Amino acid sequence: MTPETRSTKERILESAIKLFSQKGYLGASTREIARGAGVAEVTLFRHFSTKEKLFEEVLNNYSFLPVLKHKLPELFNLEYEEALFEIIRSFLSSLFLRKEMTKIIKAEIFTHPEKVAKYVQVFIDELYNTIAIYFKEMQEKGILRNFDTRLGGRALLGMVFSYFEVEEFIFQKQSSQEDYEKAIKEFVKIFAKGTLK
Amino acid sequence: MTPETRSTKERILESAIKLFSQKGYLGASTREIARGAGVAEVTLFRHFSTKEKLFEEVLNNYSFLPVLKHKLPELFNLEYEEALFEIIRSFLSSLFLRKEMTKIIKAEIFTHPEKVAKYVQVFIDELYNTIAIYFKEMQEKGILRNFDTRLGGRALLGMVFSYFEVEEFIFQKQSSQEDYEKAIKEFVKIFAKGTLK
Amino acid sequence: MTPETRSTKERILESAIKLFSQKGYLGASTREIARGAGVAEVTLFRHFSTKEKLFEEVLNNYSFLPVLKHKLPELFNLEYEEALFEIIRSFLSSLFLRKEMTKIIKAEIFTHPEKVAKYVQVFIDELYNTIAIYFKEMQEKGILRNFDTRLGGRALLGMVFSYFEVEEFIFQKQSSQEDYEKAIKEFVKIFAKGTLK
Amino acid sequence: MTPETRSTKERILESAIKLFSQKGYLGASTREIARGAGVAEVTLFRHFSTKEKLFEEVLNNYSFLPVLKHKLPELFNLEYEEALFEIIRSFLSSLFLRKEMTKIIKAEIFTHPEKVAKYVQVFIDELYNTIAIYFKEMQEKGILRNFDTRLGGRALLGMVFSYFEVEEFIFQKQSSQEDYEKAIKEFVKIFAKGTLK
DNA sequence: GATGAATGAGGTTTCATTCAT
DNA sequence: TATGAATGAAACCTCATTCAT
Repeated sequence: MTPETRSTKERILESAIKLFSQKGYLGASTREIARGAGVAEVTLFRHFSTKEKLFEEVLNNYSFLPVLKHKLPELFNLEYEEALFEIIRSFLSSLFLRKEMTKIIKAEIFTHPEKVAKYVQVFIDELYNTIAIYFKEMQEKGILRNFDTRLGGRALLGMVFSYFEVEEFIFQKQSSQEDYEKAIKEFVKIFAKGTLK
Repeated sequence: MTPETRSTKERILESAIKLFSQKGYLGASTREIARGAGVAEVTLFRHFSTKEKLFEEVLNNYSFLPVLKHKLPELFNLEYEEALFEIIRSFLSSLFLRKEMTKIIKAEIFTHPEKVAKYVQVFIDELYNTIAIYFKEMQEKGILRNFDTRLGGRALLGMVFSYFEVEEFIFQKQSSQEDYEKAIKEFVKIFAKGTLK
Repeated sequence: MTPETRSTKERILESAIKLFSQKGYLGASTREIARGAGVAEVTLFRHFSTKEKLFEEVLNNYSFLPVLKHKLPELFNLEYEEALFEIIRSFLSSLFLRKEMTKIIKAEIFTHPEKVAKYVQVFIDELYNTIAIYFKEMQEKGILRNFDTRLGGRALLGMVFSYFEVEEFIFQKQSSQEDYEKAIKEFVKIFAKGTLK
Repeated sequence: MTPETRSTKERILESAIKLFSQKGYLGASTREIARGAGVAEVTLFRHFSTKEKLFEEVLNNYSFLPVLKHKLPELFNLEYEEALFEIIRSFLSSLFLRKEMTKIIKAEIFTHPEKVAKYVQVFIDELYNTIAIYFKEMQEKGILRNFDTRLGGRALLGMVFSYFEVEEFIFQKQSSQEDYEKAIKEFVKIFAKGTLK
């Protein structure tokens, strides 16, 4: 192994994601990214023929996807409110893990819609559908009242995501675990009461 | 109005907001902005000594603020669900009117936190507080159950804002009036049932 | 008037033609060209949006064209051999005047065929036709024997141009006026004897 | 022959001559040349320490030289016009065979005079002298009139070379065999009539 | 108040070449 | 012999900004 355990390509990708999230696609220069990875600027271009291509690979290499899907079965073993907690917790932890990617997506979705939007659409769609499936089964079991399950999912995640956005990106106030717990508890109560039979 | 009714400064500001929202702060060059306003590049610098200053003036000139506050009194004349509809409608129409500014804020909040974040914080805070006041009174009237009113407000607006974001910016699917109506109806039902006594 | 009599644009064009002819299109950097014109590199790009565009303007600004055409009438007043001398002299002096352009054309015709070839084609074609007209009339007057007049023109100019090429570009031996005179005399004799009745 | 019969070095040389003739010395990158030869870029540098050295070897490996010299004796067995045809044909076929080298020489003679010019000088000189010898003997036999034999050679080849240049490089019009035959016939007629006693 | 002309600094990308294997 | 990985230097070009009018 070389003295650096990660491969050059990986180091560049990491430096890129870090700088893109801090300064945006245009603000992060290839020179900086290369320096951040400890390589010469040319080396970056040997690995990613273009800054655009580097950007695409950043998007592709940090998949959001399969967060919730495989947790679906175990949700049915939980009480409704517990299941909602579990959904939110898994969603939030995914957001925190990929906070930098979230920044990139939010910032670049207007300037690179073809790339960014398409990339997020898949994730979002899958997420909504997964939750919708859970709600539908809960309706069929007679536990939940009748409502559009996909919109229900969007409502639940919307509350959470908006809270996350505002706390982290707008107020930027390193919110405590407790703040989050309190908010989630309130959201779950409202949503549960609002959807149970 | 004829195109030349607006002052040069206004034309530059309009061109700036348009281009900033399309290409981001860095992506929109002063040359383009000037061309968009039909003036020479230098003229832009006569009016705004710096690109940064232009950006600040863009932020300052398009205030989000007083959307909901002065509607507060009339909310109490409405039935609860109707009041929720009214809140959402006024919030949404404000978003649509300032869609371009919303883009700018979302895209630049990471690269210009001092300017953008502070600017939004005031608006958001005011908004949450206004709604909280409404909920608190409704609780005191014994109509609503006990819950953290500010978090309640954040839940309600979160659902709506998230829906708006996803429809307009991620799926970009010129959603119909009906789509929105349907979603709002579902959100209101969930939220109302979840917060009524 | 500014201290420099020639305009900035002209100075850049002159510097460009000089360096293109010395180092070729790729070998002459925009930095050098700008320095040669005494301006900053950016200034070059304000005047010629692109290096390619600069190259095109170099081609367009140094027209070869109307060398022989307007001399046509007076050729008929001369004796045949004298007319041939006149044709060659005017052709050669045009070549010497535009020696640098000739270099550029010869060097770049393979790498920029669309631009360079088309540019020369017009000139060459016009030239051949002009001479052909002279020969045709001389045939009709019964002075010259029957031959393909256009090919005749190409033969005459071919001898001269080849001589010029080899002397100036291959042997590079600052050939004396006398060398040229001697060669031309020989060429004229051969061609005249070869085409007279 | 199978593609791999040629040695690596030969493959690189062939790729080089092809790309130099298409894009010029500067325009053809070592990367492309290596790719064209099916080897890694470094391998090219193993064989030719420098791009310059590669260029020199390209020049040295494709000698123009002994085209006409050994045909000299048989020229005397032919009638004059036939001999002229033969000279031209052998010259032209040599040009066509080495069309790519001709391009390289024409394009690079200004930027690499030391290398290219010297290389061509030898060939040209030899060529002129060979023809001069033929003419001289023909004069001594009393068949040709008195004229500078070397200039005569230059006249003859000049017509042909110029025709070749214009057809192939300027008009680029895949000229038919007949076009060439017709032109040559005309040239020979003019030249023969112009030099016979 | 408005501008045409000019610019230093810095952007991304390509070049020929070297190193280590 | 052949190569994958890395590089300093330099290419073209764009940026926000200033100067003189």
